[in-house]
Amino acid sequence: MNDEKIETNARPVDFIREAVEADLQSGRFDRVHTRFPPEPNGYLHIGHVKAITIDYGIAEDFGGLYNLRFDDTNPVKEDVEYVDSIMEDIRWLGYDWEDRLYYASDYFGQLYDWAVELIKQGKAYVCDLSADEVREYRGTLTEPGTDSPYRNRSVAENLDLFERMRAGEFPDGSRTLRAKIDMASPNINLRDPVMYRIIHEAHHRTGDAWCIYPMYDWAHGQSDSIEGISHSLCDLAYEDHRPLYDWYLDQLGIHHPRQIEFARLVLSHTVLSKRFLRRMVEEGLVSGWDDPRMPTLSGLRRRGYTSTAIHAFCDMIGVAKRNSMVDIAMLEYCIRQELNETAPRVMGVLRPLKVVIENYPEDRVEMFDARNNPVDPEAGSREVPFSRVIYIERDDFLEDPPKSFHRLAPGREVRLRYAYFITCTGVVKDESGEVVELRCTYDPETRGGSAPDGRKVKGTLHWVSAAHAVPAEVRLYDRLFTVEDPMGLEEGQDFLHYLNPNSLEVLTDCRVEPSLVSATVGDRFQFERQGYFCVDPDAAEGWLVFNQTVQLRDTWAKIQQRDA
RNA sequence: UGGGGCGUGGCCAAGCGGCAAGGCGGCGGACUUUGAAUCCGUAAUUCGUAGGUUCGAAUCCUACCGCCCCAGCCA
Repeated sequence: MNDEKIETNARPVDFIREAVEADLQSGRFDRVHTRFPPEPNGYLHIGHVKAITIDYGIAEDFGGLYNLRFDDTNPVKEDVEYVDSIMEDIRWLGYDWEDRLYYASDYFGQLYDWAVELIKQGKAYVCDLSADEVREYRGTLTEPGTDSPYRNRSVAENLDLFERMRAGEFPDGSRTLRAKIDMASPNINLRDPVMYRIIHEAHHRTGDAWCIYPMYDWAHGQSDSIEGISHSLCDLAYEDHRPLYDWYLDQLGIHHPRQIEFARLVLSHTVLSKRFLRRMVEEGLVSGWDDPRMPTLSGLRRRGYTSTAIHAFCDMIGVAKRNSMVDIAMLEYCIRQELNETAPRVMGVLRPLKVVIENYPEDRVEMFDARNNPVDPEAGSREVPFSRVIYIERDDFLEDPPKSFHRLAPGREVRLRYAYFITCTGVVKDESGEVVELRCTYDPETRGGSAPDGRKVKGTLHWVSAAHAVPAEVRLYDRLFTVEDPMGLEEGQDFLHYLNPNSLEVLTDCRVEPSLVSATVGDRFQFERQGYFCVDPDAAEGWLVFNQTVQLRDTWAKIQQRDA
């Protein structure tokens, strides 16, 4: 009687995949072909990754193809620097567009011919209105627009004028080519939208072959059509543009892809807008597009994020039409989860506090076997040197601790990971009263970290042998903004108002275990009890520089906060 | 007051008329030589609100409320 349904648990389902499936079923399309159409005017950020994984992921799921197409229709904003970085980022994500790399600018000739065709059909005209006048004639959200006085020029005149626009006879802004649709449409996009504007500016690919450039709406659908795209997936912002997308394709009678819109990613505590990210770069608020605090792919990569973690994140957030804000904690969870499995463990002291173990022989050095990764037996182990003088983390000692503090304090005993139990017997302070050194004793019976008499200690500390440790620089990062939604601005406020002044902390007096001398740029580690770190490109021969990718979850910090 | 969308626990998100998945976060506990990881347990008598249809609704209908987007010769 209890015939439970069998979970097929196949690919993730969402409304777009359902629609695509239905289109295949109904025969509207017999294959799936998508595209990712970035404008080369900035670096890709995590929000773009969501779009890419939808575009490309769906093509893969349905055994289809996907293209990379640069939407380079505005020479004043675009640059090759960006096309290079975009390709690098997409490849890093693991996608291969093979030979299907295109540029909207490849289609300028075809687009021009189609525009001529629309003019001949009486569906497009050259308009002499200035930008301001166009705006006035457009009407408002509640009032219809009024026809341009140039709306009814003859086909011959339009053809002549358009030809001369192209030939460069007119200055920027003096004329446009407009589609003749409906100035009274409740959808403002249909009130005779501009198809071409005059821009006397060299284009990064076509040079000065053109001085008229197509608008997004005129270029996009036709480009999709030329490439045989089946499903043109985009941001909710383009929902209002779909009628126009459809209109152009219908007038031309060419292959007609289906546009489907989804909600773009909004991530808490950061900003995902090329415009604002560029501003932070230009104003020097961050070190560049690849600053590890940036939500750009190059920033995340430098920070130590892996592409698999980013993919896991995209799977986790889903695809829907609801405007939502994803908690950045989800992203952090994804990278922790992966690094927990893969990152070798290592000991590194960020803020060193000297500890002298008084009953440990002056010249003795022992090697302790340390597991490289407790969750991965295959990872093996390494040796870590121990001696009389060591460094521990300043935060691991409190002179007058609360009972909930499981670490070192006068008279308390803790375990040094993989080494011995030590007990704090004395505190050395400087003139200002600051603790500069601890005196301790160790119990030789606890070698390896456990006591033969079975006594327990609550705390286990990481440490490093003073004589053997290697100095390093560590860069700690925090959220770029102090509030969840930096864009949720108060009246007259700038989003930079919410910039977190403490998003970067550079520690130059760190000490890490000697096994790290051979670490190279990009290597990732877990500094036990602290977090995940990777070697930054700034590292040089003899000087290690680590970026904190993400902290370990910190229950103690939570307890402190709660009790504070 | 035009048009287009969207409203399910703190945050994402399934659900497609038959009796509210899952994940993140939180909380409680177990375990622990990382206060990590792991492991259990835990929260919507309720799906924006109000009506209606139905034996039965988050799912259908109506009205209302709220939020987002659109008046670039940006994309």
